[in-house]
Amino acid sequence: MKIATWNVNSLTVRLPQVLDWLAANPVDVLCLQELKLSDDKFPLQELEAAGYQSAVFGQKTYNGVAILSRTPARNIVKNITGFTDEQSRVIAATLDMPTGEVRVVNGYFVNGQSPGSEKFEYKMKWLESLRNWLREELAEHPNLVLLGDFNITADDRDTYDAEGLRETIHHTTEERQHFQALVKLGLNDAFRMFDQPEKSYSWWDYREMAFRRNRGLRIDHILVSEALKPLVRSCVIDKLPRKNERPSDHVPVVLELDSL
DNA sequence: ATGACTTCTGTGAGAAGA
Repeated sequence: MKIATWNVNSLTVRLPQVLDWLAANPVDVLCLQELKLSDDKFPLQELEAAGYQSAVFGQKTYNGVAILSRTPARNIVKNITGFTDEQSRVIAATLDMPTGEVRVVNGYFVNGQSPGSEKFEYKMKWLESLRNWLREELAEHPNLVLLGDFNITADDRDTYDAEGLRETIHHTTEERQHFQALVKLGLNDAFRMFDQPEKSYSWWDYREMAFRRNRGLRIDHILVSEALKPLVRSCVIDKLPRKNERPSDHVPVVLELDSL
């Protein structure tokens, strides 16, 4: 089975590109972030016509996440249990596959603006709450995938300028410690389980021809639990949609699992 | 270089993203 993540930066603008991508990449599950629309504006019918059901946690203007799947999602949880949040950033669901079930946790992690800001403090509290909740989710669901826009580079390989951007947002020691704390829960960075091209990124700024110059960051991640780790067949970044007209600044990351 | 580009709201110009 295949599970993918894509920050679409407005589903209103990007729906045609999402439908095109799904036609070319008929994954079992597609997790979206930054819908930037309320639930009543979500294009349920269009996606259903493409063969996908949707579990949606929208928000007007900002944030918003959804899980699209070929089979029904059940046991849907919105946001981090035990953490009060005005912003729609997490949706989790269980998907039944022919040989078992998988728990999918889709997150649009806090950006954090800059170290020391109030938004950075919110990011730190959000990450700690996420970890504490995931510990419980993992105990209940051994087959778990955590994926989405983490807004964190895991290490220096994930940035086009490790020296110049050291300790700036997405690159701070504190953020990377949070990432490693998630790994320590038994969540493996699927992308790094394989040899990958150097300078592989999932996001490029719209400005300064950043994509053409490959000045990007790898901040969209797929982490798999210990039980799923032996089943991971591949994890790849699909850069193609960044060449579209009016592209999202992020591109999809796709995980392939055996037997599920 | 407190920029650059894109989205949102709402119909201006500013906020937010990363």
